[in-house]
Amino acid sequence: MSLVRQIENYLKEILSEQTFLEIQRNELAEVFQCVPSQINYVLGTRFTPSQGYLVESRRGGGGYLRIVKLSWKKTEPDRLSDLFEVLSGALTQQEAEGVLSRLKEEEWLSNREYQLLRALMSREVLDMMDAEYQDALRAKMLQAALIALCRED
Amino acid sequence: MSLVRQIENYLKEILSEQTFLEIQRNELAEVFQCVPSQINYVLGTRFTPSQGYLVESRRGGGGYLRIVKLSWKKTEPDRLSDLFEVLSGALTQQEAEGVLSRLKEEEWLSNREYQLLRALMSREVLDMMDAEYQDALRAKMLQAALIALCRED
DNA sequence: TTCCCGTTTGTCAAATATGGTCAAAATTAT
DNA sequence: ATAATTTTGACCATATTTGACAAACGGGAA
Repeated sequence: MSLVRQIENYLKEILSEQTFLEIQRNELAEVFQCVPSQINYVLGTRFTPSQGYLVESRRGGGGYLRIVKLSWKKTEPDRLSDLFEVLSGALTQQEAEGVLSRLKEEEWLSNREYQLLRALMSREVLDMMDAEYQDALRAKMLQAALIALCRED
Repeated sequence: MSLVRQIENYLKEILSEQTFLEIQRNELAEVFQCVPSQINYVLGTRFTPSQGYLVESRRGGGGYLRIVKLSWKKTEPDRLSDLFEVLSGALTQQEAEGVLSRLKEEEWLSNREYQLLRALMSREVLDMMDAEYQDALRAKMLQAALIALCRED
């Protein structure tokens, strides 16, 4: 398995039990025997706002990375507004998948529903359009999906 | 025996015991001493959705191919090809809804799944495109949806 | 206070590792 | 002989890994 995914899993494992986490970049790079900038790559591709994470950091002595996991649970919608914010714009396929897997994790979606939406928003399906429109459409689709899921009937 | 068939058999042998399989393209090409693109040929001719398989992949470091079995081999072939026939073209919103409610009747879709799909294929969501494209897209979406729902993994 | 320096993280682009596409060439079937 | 299928290879697209260099912070010296 690739390094990104190992590090991603490691961090997400921790975040499944805590709402945030603080760690030093160099220390983490040391654990995984990689260059420090690898860590930034992980954060930049796997812990984005559209995936429901917030990353803060500080340089210099006593520097650190802090990853905050925003709650999108229906029951405790801590930063649900962030989710809607995300959906007001455009989403690449990767970003959309990030949102979806998080929605699944937060139990907005069953596994079947997750696979369903993932397939519909894949590049393969949307490829008939220019990339910019694809991204805008994905956002609209997800909006519509959430609204549909909130129906009580 | 031709190379395609050897590779086909090899993969299907594995899939007779598992619902899906992940492998690296280069690795597989290495095993059969062929060019990597030969693998794509095998996948494209022997592992299509209508043959009961779906293929996903990822490029770059840690890339892979994933072949997933689909569970509609039990579905009557006639019915299936009818469905594909309908979905090969273009569908207006009305036509799409017709197909959807039929699928719901026949219990391919739960009510939630039905509502989801209906919302995603509505004119409201697709309105950013010209009508002709909308209809073509609906057909593609439905096709992808059916495939996704039949995944066995 | 201001400057300097060690410590720590950030950025960005190049190098590397995969898989995808397409069409020509070779082979096999009709 | 012709058509269909298979095999190959050149070129493309995308994801990851790495390293050189830049920027920010904090504490001590001037």
